[in-house]
Amino acid sequence: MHEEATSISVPSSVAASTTQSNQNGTTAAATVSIVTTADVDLDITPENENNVELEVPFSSSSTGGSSLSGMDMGPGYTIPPHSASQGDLPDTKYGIEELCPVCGDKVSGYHYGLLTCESCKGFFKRTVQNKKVYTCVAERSCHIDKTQRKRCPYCRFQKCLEVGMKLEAVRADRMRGGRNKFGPMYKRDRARKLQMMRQRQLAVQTLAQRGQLGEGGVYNNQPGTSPFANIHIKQEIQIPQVSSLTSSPDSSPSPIAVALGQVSASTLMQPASSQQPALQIVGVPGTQSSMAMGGNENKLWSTANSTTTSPHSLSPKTFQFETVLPGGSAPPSSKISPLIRDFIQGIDDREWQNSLYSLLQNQTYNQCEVDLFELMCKVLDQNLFSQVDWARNSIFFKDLKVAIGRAKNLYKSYLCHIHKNVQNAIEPLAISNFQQFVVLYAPLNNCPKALLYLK
DNA sequence: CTTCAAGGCCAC
DNA sequence: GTGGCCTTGAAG
Repeated sequence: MHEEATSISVPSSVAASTTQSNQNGTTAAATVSIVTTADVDLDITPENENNVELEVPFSSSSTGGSSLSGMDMGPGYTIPPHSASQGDLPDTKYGIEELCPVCGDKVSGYHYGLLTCESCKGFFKRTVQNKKVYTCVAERSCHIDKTQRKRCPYCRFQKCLEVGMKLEAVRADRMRGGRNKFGPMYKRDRARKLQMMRQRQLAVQTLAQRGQLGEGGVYNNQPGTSPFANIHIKQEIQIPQVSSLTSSPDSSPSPIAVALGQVSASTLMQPASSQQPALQIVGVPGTQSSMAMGGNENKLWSTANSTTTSPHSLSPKTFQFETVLPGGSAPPSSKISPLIRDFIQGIDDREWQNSLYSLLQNQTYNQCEVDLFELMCKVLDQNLFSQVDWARNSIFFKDLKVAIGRAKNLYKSYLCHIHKNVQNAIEPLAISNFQQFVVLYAPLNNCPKALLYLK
C-alpha cells in the first residue's frame, strides 16, 4: 500500500524496537511486538531473535476517566452499569455492549478482523471488492460517526483501515460461508474481553470491599468507589494515533485501566488506533504495508488508492497540564498536578524520573484524560522495552541456552525493578505496599507468575 | 449438529 | 451507494 518509507505510530504495548517485520517474518532489524493478552510468553530464542514476540500482561493503553459505575470497557465497548453492579454478564451477543470503532454504531459481530457494525462491514466489503477509489473534498480528516459516515467514504475507508479492518479478509474469489484464518483471533479476542470484564468486576468488588473496610487509606471515604478513582487526575494529554496495521482485536485498553474504570466515556468512540502513546516507527517498503493486500491485483488497486493515508493521524499535538510543577527535574514549562509530581518524585531512580518527565514533556499526544495509574503503566511499558533491548543486546543473554530461562530472567528483572522503584511512590497514595498493587494487578492480567516472583 | 463470519440480495 | 437481512459453508 504505502511503498514509500512512512513514519507511523504504534502503541507502546504493541511494538517496540526499530522496525516491524513483514508477513514473512523477514526484517532487517530486531522486532519486539507485544501483544496484550493473558500470560507472559517470552519467546526469545536464538532462532527468532530478530522477531521476538512478547505476550505480556502489561499495557499502558489506558485512557482517561475513572467512572466505575458505567463499566467502560475501553474504546468502543461498554458494560451497562446495571449488569456490572450485579456481577452478571450483560445480555449481549458477546457479553459486552460494543460500539463500532469506525462509526460508533452497534456492532453486529466480527467483520474483516474486528468487531464492527453491519454498515461498515458492508461498506468495507464493497470498497475492497469493487476496488473503489474515493477522494476527500475536505482535508482528509473528516469526522466519522453514525450520522456522518456517509458523507466522506474516503475518510470512512481510511478509518476502517486505521482501526484495523483487514483487506485480506475480503475474499478475492468471493466464496461464501466458511471460516477464515482470523477465526482463532476472534475467539481469543472474545475470550479476552470476557476475561477482562470478569476481572474488572472482581477488581471493583475488591476495591469496594477495601473501601468499606477502611483499608483504602485516605481514599476510602466513598465506599464502593475505587481508590484509584479518587486519585484520578484529569489532565489533558494528547496521545498520538497509531497505524491501522498494528491494530487488531488485541489492541484493547489495558485491563488494569479497564478494571479500574479509567476508560472514560469520552474515549468510547475513539478507535483502537488512538488509544495510547506510541513509539515512532519508521516503516520500510514491504513491511507494514505488505500486510494489507494479497494478490498483485489488490496491490495495484492498493497502490492506486494509496493516497488515502490519513494525514491527520500523524499530526502532533501538545499536551497540557493543569498546574505548574515547582522546580525539580521537570522542565520549567511543564504543568503537572501534585499527585503526578509526588508520584514521580517518589521514584528513587533518577533515570526513571527523567524518562517520566520526558514522556510527559516530549511525546505528542491526542487529547484524552490521564491518571496516575496510566502514567505508571506507561513507565512500566517503557521500562520493559528497555529491559528487553538491554537484554537482547547483552552478549551474556545470548549465552543462555533455554529461551524460557531468558524470559524468566527478563520478567523477573522487570518485576524487581518495578518493585524497587514504584513501592515508595505508591505508598503515600493509599496502597500499603507494592504487593497489594501486584495482587490487584496480576489477577487482572491472568498473571500468577507476577505473584510468584514477588514472594 | 451449532456457530458465525463470509458474500449476496434488495428496498431505500 | 447504503445498510439491514438473508444465505452459505467451514470449523468446532
